[in-house]
Amino acid sequence: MKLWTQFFIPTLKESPADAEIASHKLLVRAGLVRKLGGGLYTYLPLGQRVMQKITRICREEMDRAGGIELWMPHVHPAELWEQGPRWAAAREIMFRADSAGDGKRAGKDPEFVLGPTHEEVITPLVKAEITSYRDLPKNFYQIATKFRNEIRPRYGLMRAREFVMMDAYSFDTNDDNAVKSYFAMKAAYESFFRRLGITAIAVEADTGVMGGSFSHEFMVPAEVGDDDIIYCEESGYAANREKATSALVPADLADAAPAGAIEEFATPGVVTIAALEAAPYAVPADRQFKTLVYVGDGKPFLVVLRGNDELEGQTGALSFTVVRPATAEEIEPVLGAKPGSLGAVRGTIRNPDALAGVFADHAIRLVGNGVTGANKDGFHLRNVNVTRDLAITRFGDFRRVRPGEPCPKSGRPLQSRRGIEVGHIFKLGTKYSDKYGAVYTDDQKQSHPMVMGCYGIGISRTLQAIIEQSHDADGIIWPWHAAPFQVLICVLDPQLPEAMELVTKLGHAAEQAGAEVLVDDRAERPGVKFKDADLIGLPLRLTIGGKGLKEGIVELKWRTEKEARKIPLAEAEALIAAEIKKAVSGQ
RNA sequence: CGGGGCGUAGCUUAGCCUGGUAGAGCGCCUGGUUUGGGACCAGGAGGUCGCAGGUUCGAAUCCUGCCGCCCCGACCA
Repeated sequence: MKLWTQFFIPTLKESPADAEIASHKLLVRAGLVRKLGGGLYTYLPLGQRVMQKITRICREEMDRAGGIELWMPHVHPAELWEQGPRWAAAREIMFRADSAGDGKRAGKDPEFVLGPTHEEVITPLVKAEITSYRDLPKNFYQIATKFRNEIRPRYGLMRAREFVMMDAYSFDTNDDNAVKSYFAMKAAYESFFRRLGITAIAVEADTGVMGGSFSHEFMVPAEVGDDDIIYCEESGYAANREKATSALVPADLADAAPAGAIEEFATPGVVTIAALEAAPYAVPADRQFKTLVYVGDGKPFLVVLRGNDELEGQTGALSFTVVRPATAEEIEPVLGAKPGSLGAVRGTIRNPDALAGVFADHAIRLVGNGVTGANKDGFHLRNVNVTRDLAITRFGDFRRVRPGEPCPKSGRPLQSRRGIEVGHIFKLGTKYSDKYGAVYTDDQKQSHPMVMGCYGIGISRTLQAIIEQSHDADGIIWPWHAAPFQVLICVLDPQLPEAMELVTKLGHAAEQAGAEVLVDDRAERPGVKFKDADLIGLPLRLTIGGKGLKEGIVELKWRTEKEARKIPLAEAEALIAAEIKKAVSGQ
């Protein structure tokens, strides 16, 4: 039992000016966190208790799924990352920890970095320590602070520079076993979120800079989420928009036959899809080939889309580490024209050998014969045929899927909604084990790279996602197992000895039944206490007041319910215990 | 890093355009009256007006630079 007056719960009547979304406001108003700087937060006692709840459940689920807990340093030698496969991409978000003292010894390159994640630490460890198939599989995890210099921290704990994450790394002898490890973790994640009392759905996701073969994100549906989820209720298909595909292009679509010889025509001043759609050219956007130039790891490449399609995010399907749009200065020497007149027609590209490839979205096959830039300023080509004329290295999914397009599984229209990414699992393959030489010897004395998976849960982000998903106009509504305390005893007259005696009695009964109890013993008016009770949102509230004592009752009220129940003092202990036991066991 | 907005007491803010004693509400302290959904009265403490320079007799207010924060975009758990 904890007395409010001997604890520290600084609640606020007004929302801080820098909080935009409900969960962020409530985090601060309910006294869970305070901001130190952009993306940096102190967890106040109440917030810290929730963190411990989430952490404990996470640990239990990881252990149950065969995870082995360890602890890795947060300060990493930069050299370790330099040897890894993604130094170039990762250093953008890594804090440097160069040297101590006045910084005069600091070099141009960091000596140390703060760990944003730990593949670069765990893989060399496993390489050194595990060499036999007899010691596999293994799945190591830790629950620890991560550091990422997010370009734009946002929404409180939602995207912070310093945050708490559970990160796990699995090592298997072969692909089949790695898939088993992957799905064991997926099940553990589902159990974790279910126990916390929030809805998190697994969606197919892009592997991004992490690399690897496939991946799922766990999304908490919320309007304020950073991600778009594309889903189909009928088939259960769900994917991050970056990864989503649709059945827009029928599997049996025949290649279009050429419509005639390519003709060049003058389009002075026309540098946009829209301008080409307008008179006098009148070429609909979906009859145009759009040619985009990007630079992947220093080498330019082309992406060809329909004129009315958009490139989706980065090009996770391609195996570049760092991708950025090409500048006009880079484009002209390679293609022969400025942006606006570009195309991928064979023979028109000035320096095709400079290109790392020409990647085309499947949907351009729907165009069949269309119009594209001539790689000659002020000119376009018509009757360009996909198969005959375009110099395509390979096809892929590069376009952004739009809601309403047919589901790849059911063919029904896809829907879209926003979500908060609270967890991510990747089947990595051998990207890191190859790089660091993490190999084992099998029973035939053969050496093989270990097949890895990696897994993350944003613990601190989950805290906020719970609030975002579970609150009302008055405050937070904690699910039982995430709550900092489960029971709040509101003593309206703490100066009455008989009131405090009853608090002790009921408090013990509640604790015996498995609840943690907070007692509001402040000398405040009832209104203040009730407002704060709703704000901090503990699941069960017991109200003890002078009036009730005279009547011989206490009040029991669930945060989720509107009305309080009056229960006779004689039955109070037993009834409270019964209610709590129900809640502990999951209603 | 591009675009937009904002920095005044612990919190929410007025004042800035049009330069002239820095104001309110909440919170805090003291006393009193109250006490079942953010009470009232009286008194009180608390402010380098983000920082630095400039213009001016005089700057929270005008100008310049810097810093910080928030929002939108590209990235992430």
